[in-house]
Amino acid sequence: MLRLSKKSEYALMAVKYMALNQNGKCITVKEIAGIYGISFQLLAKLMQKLVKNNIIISQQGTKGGYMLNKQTKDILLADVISAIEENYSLTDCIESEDPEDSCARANCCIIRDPLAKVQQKINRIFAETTIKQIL
Amino acid sequence: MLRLSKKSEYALMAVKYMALNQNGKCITVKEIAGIYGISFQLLAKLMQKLVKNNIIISQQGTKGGYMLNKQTKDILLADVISAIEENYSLTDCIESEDPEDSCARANCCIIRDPLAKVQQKINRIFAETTIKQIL
DNA sequence: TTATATACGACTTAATTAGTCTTATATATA
DNA sequence: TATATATAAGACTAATTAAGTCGTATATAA
Ligand code: SF4
Ligand code: SF4
Repeated sequence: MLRLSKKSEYALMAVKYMALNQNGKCITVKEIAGIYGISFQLLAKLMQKLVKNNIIISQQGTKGGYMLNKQTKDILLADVISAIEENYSLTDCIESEDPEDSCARANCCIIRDPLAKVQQKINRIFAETTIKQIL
Repeated sequence: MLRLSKKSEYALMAVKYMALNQNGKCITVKEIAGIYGISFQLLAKLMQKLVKNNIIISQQGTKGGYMLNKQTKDILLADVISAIEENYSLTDCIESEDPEDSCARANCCIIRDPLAKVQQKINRIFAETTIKQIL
């Protein structure tokens, strides 16, 4: 269906929200989750993934929360999405080191290479769009 | 996860197979399903969708089967995929006449418009690729 | 020491995708 | 005209993935 997961949407919202509202101070999960009606626990774990991908940094404890770790011009759409989605590819075989391992049809498949090229074009779109551009 | 459905893959395989192997004669579901290890019943229904979208034409009965209804340069990737997927959009709100009807967050969402622009770029990729180009 | 915040694995539920079953209809050909 | 072969199509089931929840641990400012 080519859908982005809700998780990716939430993460994008959070990153954009932080870009617009952090002014040297931390922003909490509670705040973002409250504003957009996102499950607190779910968003919390997405934020943790963003931390692991160096997109944001966390501060635990009272007055804690999150802050962006980069300038908005240096955060790509691809960064945020790939931090959340394990692999966002059109097919099972793409991005797999051994295609035959990921798909039983890999050896007889006539659309594998064409779709891989389409994938590259899509990747380019995500890699050419920065958070700054979508503020 | 941004995956194309297996159904779309099967339909694409079938269209490409027909383009390569039909020489004025019909090609049956059985033949295609057999070669690529696709469920017969499943592929049969995909073919029916392709018929409804005027991509192929069907011939019932003995010696029946399917034939392409257009030249390969006139069949777009977008045609095949949209024939199979009800709507292939990044988010629930895109392609919905009333966004608020499709998503409760539509009024407070800050990523709707940016993602709609990304969608347009992706649509362009699918609309610029023809079956002829992937033979 | 307490209140507030993130960290994170395990688990459950909901939704979607993929595949199957069944019956009907069309048609070439013997 | 009977038969074998092919598509047409709705209802149903199984498998997979996505979305959300629960519980517990850890960090830290005040
Ligand atoms: S090899 Fe072909 S069938 Fe298998 S995942 Fe890749 S594109 Fe799909
Ligand atoms: S309005 Fe926002 S949250 Fe809702 S589907 Fe569209 S992008 Fe996603």
